[in-house]
Amino acid sequence: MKMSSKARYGLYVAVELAKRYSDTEVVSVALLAQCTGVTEKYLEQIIAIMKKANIVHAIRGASGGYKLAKAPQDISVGDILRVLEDNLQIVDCIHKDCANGCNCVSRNLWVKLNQNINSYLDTISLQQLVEDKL
Amino acid sequence: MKMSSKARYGLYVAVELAKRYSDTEVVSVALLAQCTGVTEKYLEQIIAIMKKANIVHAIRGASGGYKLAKAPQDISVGDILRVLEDNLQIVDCIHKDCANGCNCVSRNLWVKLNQNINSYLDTISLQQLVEDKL
DNA sequence: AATAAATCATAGTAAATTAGTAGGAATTAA
DNA sequence: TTAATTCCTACTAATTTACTATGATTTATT
Repeated sequence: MKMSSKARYGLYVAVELAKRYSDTEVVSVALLAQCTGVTEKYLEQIIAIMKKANIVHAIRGASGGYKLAKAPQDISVGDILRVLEDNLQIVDCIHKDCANGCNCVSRNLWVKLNQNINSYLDTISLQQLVEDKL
Repeated sequence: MKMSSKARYGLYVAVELAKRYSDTEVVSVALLAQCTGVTEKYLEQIIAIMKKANIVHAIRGASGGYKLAKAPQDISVGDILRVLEDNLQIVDCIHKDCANGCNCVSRNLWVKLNQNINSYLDTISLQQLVEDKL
């Protein structure tokens, strides 16, 4: 039940982009790598997922880079972690039917726990996180 | 961010023991394996952890077996999952200090999320789970 | 037009973790 | 004495995670 480093790093990136949020400026992977201590190549892969999910926008070419697709107050931590962490599903059977001997009182527990986690993470915006107002 | 099968199976075992809770009777691994669909040998290892954590008691020898150490209403799901799932810590830095470039606004998030998960799971007793009253 | 700075795409690999399997010793009721 | 059971621990196979590596594509700048 560990958060993957992929999801952690993705959140770090989002935090750095939130700190530098502006309509005009973008931030390069090189800088993000420096801030987060993660290699550029690995961050590229992680950011690609976030881009596909429309959390960040990219500008290609020289002096290109990334920026948040929306304002930090309009992106929740849940939005970010869900795309990087298999929809935050703590067990696979949550969205499958598990006829194969699945203990269904337990399944109900997983469903509720997942709702709990998601709704908590959805209450926290990137803005809040950056301002450390949890 | 998946719950391990170790923790899931352990909870299944606890549920089965709760269903059969009695002062006198014990349940063998053979039966638990049958109910849960997990091999006896693997369950033995999982139950050993639960025994060490004083969640179950064992009676050795012929006609021996396992029973819950306390009544189902006095054991929370959190009690069980914490011993099987590395204290339910979703990131390692929660109880370490992370001088090494750790982004601390994120760390605060993990701490809060962990509290959230733990306090939810602590509100649910095995009894409630068995009665499907979540 | 050339160059350099950047993103984009994808294949491969090493490390770590998880999920078991296996064999047999110790204990105890019948 | 036997059979049923828990206990102990070493090993292994499978999966997942966490990267590394290579190079193509795009675009601002000179």
